[in-house]
Amino acid sequence: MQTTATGLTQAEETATRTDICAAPPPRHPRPDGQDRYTISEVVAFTGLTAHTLRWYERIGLMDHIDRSHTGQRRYANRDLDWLDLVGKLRLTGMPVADMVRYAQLVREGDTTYQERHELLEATRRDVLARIAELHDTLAVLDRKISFYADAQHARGTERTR
Amino acid sequence: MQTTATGLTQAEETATRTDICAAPPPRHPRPDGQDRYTISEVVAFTGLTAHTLRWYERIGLMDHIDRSHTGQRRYANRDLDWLDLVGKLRLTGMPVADMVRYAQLVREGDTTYQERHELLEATRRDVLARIAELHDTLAVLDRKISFYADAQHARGTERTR
DNA sequence: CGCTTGCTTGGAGTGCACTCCAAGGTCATA
DNA sequence: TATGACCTTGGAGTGCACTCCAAGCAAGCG
Repeated sequence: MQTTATGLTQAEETATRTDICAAPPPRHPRPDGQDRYTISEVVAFTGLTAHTLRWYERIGLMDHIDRSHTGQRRYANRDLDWLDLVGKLRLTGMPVADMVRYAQLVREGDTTYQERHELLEATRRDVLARIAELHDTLAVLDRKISFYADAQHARGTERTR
Repeated sequence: MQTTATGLTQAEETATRTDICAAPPPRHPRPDGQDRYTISEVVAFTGLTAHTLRWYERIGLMDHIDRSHTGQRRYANRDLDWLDLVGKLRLTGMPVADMVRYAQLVREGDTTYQERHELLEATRRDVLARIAELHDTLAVLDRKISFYADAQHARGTERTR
């Protein structure tokens, strides 16, 4: 129980790939109490608002969260792992509805491995495409930036944007 | 007149930096008629809707576009260049309001070079950060994908997301 | 001339992803 | 035990970036 899809903790997952800047320490040090966090602890941990956390639950983007005897939410480490994944997927621009779809597949159990696999592959392709677009954009920015840097004291007469 | 900030055409700009995949041909071959395109030509060229093009003009994201003697819009090549830049900035997640700000700076003339330079530098930093985030996300995706690939026929018992 | 297609406008509507509210119950500390 | 910070709910509201609408003008063609 309580493993991620890869059986690694989030900290381990983060530390593994080190493309471009030497791996930063996991920037979400866990509250690490007794695996039953209040909503405000999760707010501090994730940077999401309490509103958003409740909303995620309502729309089925999260399982129903454990409750204390009086009905208050108590989040577990695996909920934090899930929120971490959701945060990453959000960065890719994936619509919330698609993430809900993925969450449903997870709830449906082992029979949906194939479909989950395909969904992740498609997302991966999207991410690669978006990275390529951003590199393209970066090239344009660099070009304009160097123009403005050059022009700082030698102002040309050309029409410039 | 009619040069971009760098004095290069869009095609030249696109072809210069070749990071990751060998430079594709400029994917927006210009209508290349007489530098006076109708709105529907620009729609075909940019992929934006006519609604959006008019809206961009209304909010000040574009200069007032030239009109025919009957009042219809006639876009020039430099408008297409501008739309190309806007499209790139949009990909970075820059809010429309910020792009409007940049457009205003351009209209205000040479005295705003410094500010434009800073705005572009800040955008550049954002893009780099976003690329780094996406690499991070890619690592997570690859990890999960390989899990699902492995598990395809040998289903483990662990709780999996 | 009539028809179709395309363009014009201001203003209203849409979809997404939150974001907040009111009214009330709970928890920790003095 | 009292006080104040925290948590609960359904439903309504917000901000962004479009997106569409109705009513009407204009151009090209048989």
